[in-house]
Amino acid sequence: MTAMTWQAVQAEALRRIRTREWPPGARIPDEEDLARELGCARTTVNRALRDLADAGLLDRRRRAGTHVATTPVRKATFEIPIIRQDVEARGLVHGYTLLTRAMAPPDAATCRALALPGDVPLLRVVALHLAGGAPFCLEDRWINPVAAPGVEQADLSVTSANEWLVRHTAFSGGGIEFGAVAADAVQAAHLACAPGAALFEIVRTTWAGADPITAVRLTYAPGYRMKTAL
Amino acid sequence: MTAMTWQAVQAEALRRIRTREWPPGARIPDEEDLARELGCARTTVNRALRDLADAGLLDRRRRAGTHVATTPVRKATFEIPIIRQDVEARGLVHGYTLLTRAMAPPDAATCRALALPGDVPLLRVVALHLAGGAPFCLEDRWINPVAAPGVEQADLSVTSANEWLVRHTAFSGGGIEFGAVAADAVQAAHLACAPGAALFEIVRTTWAGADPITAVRLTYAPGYRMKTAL
DNA sequence: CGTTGTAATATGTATGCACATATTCGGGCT
DNA sequence: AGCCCGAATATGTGCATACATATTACAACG
Repeated sequence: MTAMTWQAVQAEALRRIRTREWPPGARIPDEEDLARELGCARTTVNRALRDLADAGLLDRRRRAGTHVATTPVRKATFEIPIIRQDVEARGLVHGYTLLTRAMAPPDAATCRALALPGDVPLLRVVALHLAGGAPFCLEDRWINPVAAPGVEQADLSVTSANEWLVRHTAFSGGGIEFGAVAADAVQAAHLACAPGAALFEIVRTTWAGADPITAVRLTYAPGYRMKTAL
Repeated sequence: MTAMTWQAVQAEALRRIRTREWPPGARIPDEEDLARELGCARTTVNRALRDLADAGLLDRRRRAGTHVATTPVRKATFEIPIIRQDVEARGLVHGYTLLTRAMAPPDAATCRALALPGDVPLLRVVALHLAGGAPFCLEDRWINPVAAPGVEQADLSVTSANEWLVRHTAFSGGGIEFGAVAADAVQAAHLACAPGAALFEIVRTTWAGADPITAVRLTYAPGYRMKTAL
């Protein structure tokens, strides 16, 4: 009778939530009762419900019990694709062209994003990713050579800057932002679209403790959409 | 010496990954060894490493052991805000205006998204969300009255359509998409921007089993960005 | 020489138990 | 009435153990 896995318990709980047998806001039976009812150990129930609470479907508080969340969808997890994989997953050939590579003082937005004074020169790398020969994504990256020693000597025309950094720097955290921007002249030229076209943009920053490593702005060709299932 | 919680084990593992004591791709000690080394039970190590694997930092395979992922950041979880909460979290007053509410056959994109034939009329609800009096987000929603019985009688000028659906329908899954679009005339008028301006857009669909419930397109005023930490 | 079966191995999961911790409830005191 | 404190309660966590399962390595076999 060990047929009750935590997945089965979770599936049953999910069913009761979705069929509104346990309506939004309601308090559900406590772990011990559920364990008895479903014929398994309390730890198994705990595992099942804990995951549902992590997903935002349940609210659990000690002594107060477990309640069905009133706002069912609160979190979504996105796969942040490596561009090459993203392209290849579409059945297209990935291409990569290094456009710019120079030391320069960062622009104001990058300074803010990386919490750096404007007079420290950073390595700027601009590259274009192609999918099946067509422009796919423009990558505009600033790298802090202090946090990434050796990057000034690296050959980034073969290894992409992303791969080099993954292999050579210690990463401890960062941030990611999504937004929409109008194509400027440079973006329009490289992405083969009209200036002013609406482009999907991802900005990522990564840090090693308190030291900024890199900030990258990915601007996708028109029509790009990022999807996930709920 | 029972001070070793699973959080502590996880923190230690994270430290070793980030300091490259365990470099990308390397195989790490198995659970039993780690448990012995850190002075805790194998189940505690399992709990700690399982969560890291869920987050994409580790690859675990039976018999093959646990390896540090070579692509450190693969997933990001976003809080999908209820618009009212999103606005209020910015310290602004939320406003809501119902603009349109009518039965109509859906457009081609909505038909595709909901896998419906084009001749079934749906309830279309268009509303504008305000933040501190300024346009914030345009909500363009199609509701399948078959999957949401009673919605045709609901007063959606007080209760938002989202709240009504959360309370009255059984949800089983869905999808979400992010993208960028150029403002059309209607969007420009309501969001107080120029036609053609780059707008951030979220499209969400929800289902009850095989039946589509609703598709909603949220178009945000220029400048909106969605952020999360890694 | 490839193929297939089998044993070894690392992770995955269930269980019973004990204790920790947060939160609520209610009683008793002022 | 209001406040404080202890008891009750539900979840959170750790441990030892046992067994399940996927995967690899390797040896036997045709």
